[in-house]
Amino acid sequence: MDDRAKRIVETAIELAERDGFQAVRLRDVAASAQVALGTVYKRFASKEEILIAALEQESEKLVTRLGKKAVPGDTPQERVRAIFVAITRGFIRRPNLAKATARSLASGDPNITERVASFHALITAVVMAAIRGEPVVADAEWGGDTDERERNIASILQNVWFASFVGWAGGLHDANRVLEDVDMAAALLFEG
Amino acid sequence: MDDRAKRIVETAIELAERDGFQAVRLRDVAASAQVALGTVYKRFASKEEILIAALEQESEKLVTRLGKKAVPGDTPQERVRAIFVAITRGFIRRPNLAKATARSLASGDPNITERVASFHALITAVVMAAIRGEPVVADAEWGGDTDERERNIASILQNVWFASFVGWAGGLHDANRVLEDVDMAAALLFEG
DNA sequence: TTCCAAAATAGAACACGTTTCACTTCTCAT
DNA sequence: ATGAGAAGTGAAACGTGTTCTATTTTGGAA
Repeated sequence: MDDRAKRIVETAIELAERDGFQAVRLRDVAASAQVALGTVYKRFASKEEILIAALEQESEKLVTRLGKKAVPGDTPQERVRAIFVAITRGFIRRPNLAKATARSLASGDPNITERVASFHALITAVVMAAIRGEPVVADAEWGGDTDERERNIASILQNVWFASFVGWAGGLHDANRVLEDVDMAAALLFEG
Repeated sequence: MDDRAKRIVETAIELAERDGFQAVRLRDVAASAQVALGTVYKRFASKEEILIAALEQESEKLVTRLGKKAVPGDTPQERVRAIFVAITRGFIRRPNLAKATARSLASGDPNITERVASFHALITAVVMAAIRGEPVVADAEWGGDTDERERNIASILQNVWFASFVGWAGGLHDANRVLEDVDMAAALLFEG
């Protein structure tokens, strides 16, 4: 990502964090990033794409932070809880930004399909690492040595988290509920 | 819902079904429903609200249809599979409409929060009924006699379905994957 | 029947995402 | 150093969701 693109994303993050999705007006982004509107569109296909880039950047930071020390907890269930607490906290620390990115994630914009898939895959990979008690690494290779059942559980938990996160972003419930939902699912999935 | 509102929703459904969310242009909706644009906005706060109304109408029909006969299957898991097959088929029969409503469901528009919550509650209730092998009824009362564990499983399955459905709507994967995800979750949740 | 308040209408106007265009400024191979 | 093409710029313009206004129609109370 070149200089201008970085400025654009940085500015979008600031605006989203301050006042949410609708406050990320591309004319303002361009002005604030000291770039012409056309330049914004030379870098990004749409507003949603800018916010997904922001999400990717924040996710990367989050995963880096998570990788700093081992996921605490003696059982898969405890580690899953710990990792989702960390992920969810990481997002809701800046609620408006989180809601804006949630909106983009769920928008269905075809431009960003692959990146949305990558995000889901990233969360699933992090959860799998937590289940196994392995360190969380950003660029994990998931070869043939993955246990099918663990992968399935991770995928389910990721789906539950995502649905509940989107629910939080839409005002359906508060952030604790997101963790409760994931916890409940983990409890039921790991008891068997 | 008065006459005009019905025509508006009906028109929106037709347009969404034919060409998707972006084809539901409110000027066209108004013209086609033989109503002024201002009248559309007297009835509905936003485009998303119209599509949610469409979703509610379709959901109602779906639940009515589901209630016609008992959910087939001898075990909770089989019945859950059957009910999600029916729900998912019901939606993807008209893919563009389904995607348009999925987009509204996940939009985070504060205007529609309660209705989104109702939709989730409806699906959860239907799933609970299927788990218990009870008839699916539209206006079920969920009093104190509900089993906590069943309710939790239904809620998890609903979340998994929703996340995967939104994924389908966003082009992440095809419709079969939605059923596979739910199946997988049901298998793991019911084995314990 | 007459009258009035509520509802509906036509259409202009506004905001913002997105596209387009004519022009200027880089960049770098020759 | 120079010239061509790539990249950037500023501004206009377009589409569509949303709002606003002035006018007309409607439906029920008197």
